[in-house]
Amino acid sequence: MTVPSSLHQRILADIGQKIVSGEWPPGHRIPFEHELTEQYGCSRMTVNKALTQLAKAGLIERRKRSGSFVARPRSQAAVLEIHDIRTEVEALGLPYRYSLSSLTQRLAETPEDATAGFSDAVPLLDIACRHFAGDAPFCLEERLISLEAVPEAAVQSFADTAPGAWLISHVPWSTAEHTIRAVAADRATARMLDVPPNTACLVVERRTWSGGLPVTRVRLTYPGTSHAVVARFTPEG
Amino acid sequence: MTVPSSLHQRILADIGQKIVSGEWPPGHRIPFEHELTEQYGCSRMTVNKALTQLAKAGLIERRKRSGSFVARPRSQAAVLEIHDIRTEVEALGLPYRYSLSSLTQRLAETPEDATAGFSDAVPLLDIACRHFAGDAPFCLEERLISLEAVPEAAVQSFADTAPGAWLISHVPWSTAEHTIRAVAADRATARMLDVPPNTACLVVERRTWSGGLPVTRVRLTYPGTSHAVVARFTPEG
DNA sequence: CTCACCAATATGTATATACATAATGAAAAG
DNA sequence: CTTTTCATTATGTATATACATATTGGTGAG
Repeated sequence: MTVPSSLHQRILADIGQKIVSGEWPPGHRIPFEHELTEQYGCSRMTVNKALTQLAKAGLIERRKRSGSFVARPRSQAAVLEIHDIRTEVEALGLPYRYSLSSLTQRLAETPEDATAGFSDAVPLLDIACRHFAGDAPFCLEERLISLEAVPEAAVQSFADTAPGAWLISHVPWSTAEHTIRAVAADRATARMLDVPPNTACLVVERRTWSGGLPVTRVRLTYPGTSHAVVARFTPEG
Repeated sequence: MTVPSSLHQRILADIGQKIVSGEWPPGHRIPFEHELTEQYGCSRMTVNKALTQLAKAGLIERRKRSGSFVARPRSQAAVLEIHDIRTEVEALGLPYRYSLSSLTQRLAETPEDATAGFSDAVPLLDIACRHFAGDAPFCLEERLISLEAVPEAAVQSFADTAPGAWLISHVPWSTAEHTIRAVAADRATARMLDVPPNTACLVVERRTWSGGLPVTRVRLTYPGTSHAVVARFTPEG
């Protein structure tokens, strides 16, 4: 969190904060430029600079004559193209099925929890579930959700909705860190994914923050060469 | 390549082009704002907008009283944090060694060449080499370089300098696409990496373009769990 | 000769203004 | 009742101007 040194940066940070915190949900109309002009006691060029930047970052969407609106979160896919798993499976023309394996509520305490970014004694949701493409397991998901950051998650059963999909529509924006590596499937993982032990698997670990607070850590294990992560970027953005 | 609809976008594209093409090498001084103002017959605010954007994209560096300069390319690491391999190895406190395995010049013709983005009959440099950490192979590199995009590469021996390091200092900026997957090492790969066959390996494939032209396709194979790719991003950028 | 100070300079930010453009909603014409 | 037209409105781009800020290079006091 850098201290905004200039006015347009402060406006940008203020509005960004409201969006990230969920105070202004997706679809919410941002005040018009002339309203912000009045609110901050500055010229239109200054608020325009802030809003233009927010639009380029994908946080807001601007429409002439209508105003500016909080953008629907496009998941982290926009930057690191990891799609929502349902979308991904359906893009392959296969029927998608989701299945919850376990869900427990506990306090952060293990060294792994600390590595994941959760401070000691933070209440956590510990979830294991699977995503299927047709009859075959497509991906194993092991997820921790901080109930400090997302208290509403405590009352969700996640029996029918995958936690990823639910979070995407409840945490509009965040900082994200991806770690991707290859591992040989251990006995338990192999059984869950229905592949021989020692099969090469792609493990994608994603940690996300919202407003400086860690929100969730998810480990996605994809069997064999069935999956690739693609990231594309251009200087212009 | 989108057609610049506004003046500041055209200025941005013009300068970006000069940098990407290498016409303005790293360290080269961009014309002062007042010079560009004159050249384009516009106000300083307009050129300032273009230069500010170029600076945020990391293409140029701005210094008060001195002017603006073409930035030293920081590799793609800035966005997808894949470091230069030498740096990566040395960060582990291990001695780095590079070794060229094969280098041939040929024309693009195989379906794989086409998949990599190289049109038929484009002259290519086909390179295989290895990066060592201490005595152990750290990573296997298989690279194609388009001699159409980088003709200077034809006279390089790459006996002592890894093609990646050489390219980074000769192609300042580009669009890049990363594909990351897990594979089991085949017999040949296993031998090159000095690991048992079927070891899970992380394969990072990177394709880069410069001014719309494909420049290089590199496949980096890391053995076992020795390596992870980390990508981090924040909305602000 | 050294150091403190100052003027010149290029970028950084902000203002007031102007006209262009796209989309909305309502009034007018068929 | 439908379609066309038009004024309204919010954003998009650009200008001329102003002052702030950081840095370079030189100048003068000690």
